[in-house]
Amino acid sequence: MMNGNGSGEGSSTNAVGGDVTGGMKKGPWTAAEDNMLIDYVKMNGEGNWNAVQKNTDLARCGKSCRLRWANHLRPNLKKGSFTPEEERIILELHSKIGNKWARMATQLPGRTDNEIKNYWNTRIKRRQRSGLPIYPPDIQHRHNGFLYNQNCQIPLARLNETKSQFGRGNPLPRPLHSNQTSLSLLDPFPMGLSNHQTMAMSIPQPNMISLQQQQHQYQHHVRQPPTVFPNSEGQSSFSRMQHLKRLRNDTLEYPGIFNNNSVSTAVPMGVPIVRFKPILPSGSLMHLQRPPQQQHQSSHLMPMKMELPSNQFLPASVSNHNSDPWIQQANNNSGLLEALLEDTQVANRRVSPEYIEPTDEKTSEYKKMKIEPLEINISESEDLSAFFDLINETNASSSSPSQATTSKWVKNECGEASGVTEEDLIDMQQLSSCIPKLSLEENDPQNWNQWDDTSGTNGIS
DNA sequence: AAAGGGAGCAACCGCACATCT
DNA sequence: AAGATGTGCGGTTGCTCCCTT
Repeated sequence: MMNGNGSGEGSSTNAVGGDVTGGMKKGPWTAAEDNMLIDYVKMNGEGNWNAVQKNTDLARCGKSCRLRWANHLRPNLKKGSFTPEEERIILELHSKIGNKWARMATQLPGRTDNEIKNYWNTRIKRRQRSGLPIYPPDIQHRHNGFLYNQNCQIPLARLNETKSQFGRGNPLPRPLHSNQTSLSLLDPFPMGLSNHQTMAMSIPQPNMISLQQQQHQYQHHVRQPPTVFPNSEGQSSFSRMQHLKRLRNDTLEYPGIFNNNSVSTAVPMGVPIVRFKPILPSGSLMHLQRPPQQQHQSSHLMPMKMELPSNQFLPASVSNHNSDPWIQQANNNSGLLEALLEDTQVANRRVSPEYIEPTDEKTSEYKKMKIEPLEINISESEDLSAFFDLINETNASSSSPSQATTSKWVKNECGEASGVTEEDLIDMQQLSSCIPKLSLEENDPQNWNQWDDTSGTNGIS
């Protein structure tokens, strides 16, 4: 594939040697080609890569030139294997932002997205083959419930596609089944959900976390923290606080959302309706709702496909034997729907309680709902650790974290204040009070070293 | 020494987005 | 507004090297 080998019609030899197909050479770059490209960039600067082929004898397409320059010829490129510190950064970043190689590369001077991607892919293969978790325990536990999984990624393009389809108040494909029973996503085994389903909602895939770790989580009833997804747009702390403010203030109406006969104007399947309480009681941040008429139709509250899409699976009892057409539909859904679920998990939705109080058996009372994405956006340059420090302090003291800790989190990377008000801080404190304390042992770098000590191989070869 | 297989790496491909015309 | 062009990104492929048998 890559080399072309001149097997295509019209192969010939170009000015610098090598095989040419369709007028463009493919395959490995020669030193002569590199020199030509370097000279061109020196003269004309980066960019306008398609002009390279026009203005030089280089028979390479613009994309190829850009890639060669960016990955190999550009100055200040760091070659050689990744240092332990770089590896650590990659792990942290991947746990936060997933397969965003280019964004990771911006945090690793001298490293290219391609390098990071190759590193990650080989690492993933190695660890999965060994049956080892991808992330070290401290990262694993810190981000429990919303770690990115190599096999659970959806392309950003699909996310965007989903957003463009459903993100502007367009009619959504199917109604949310709700229930008067409130389910806390923070409860390890919410009422009405099997343990398996619960775990599927909140923890990564088995190929990502070792079975032992999952068992550990089962046995110790680890509570999952509220979803705190990083934002792909890298919003500032100020933006985060704007989101927090909107938890209180905003209204976004979804008319006809629980209309009995309508499947055209509703929240997509699987989207949890979140009842946000101004004063957050510990451990009950989110509540799933299902209309009363659904309660008797299925032993399952709703088609729970809350985990990240792709490679996802439902328990056999759900996926194979459930007669609920919604669930069957869910099992046969397209990748787009899975992407939608991912999207909606990233952007947790809330419903103002005053709009979802079911007053009778009919669903017309749901006709007016307020739904607002509950997003806490953390850019890759803003370390989540500060936020988790805040959580720890809150839990440790059983009271509000200090203003210093809080301010640490809301400051931007330049250390400047982000226009955060006292009101914002209160919001943060309320949020942090809902998140369980992190084990210091799990954050011990020594544990990390131990974790990464793969038997037979020392992590990176 | 030769063959087989895995790891690492470089490069291509397809898609999406932004900008230009 | 629509098409063309340029650029960036993530996924994938296939070659080369090296180790093991």
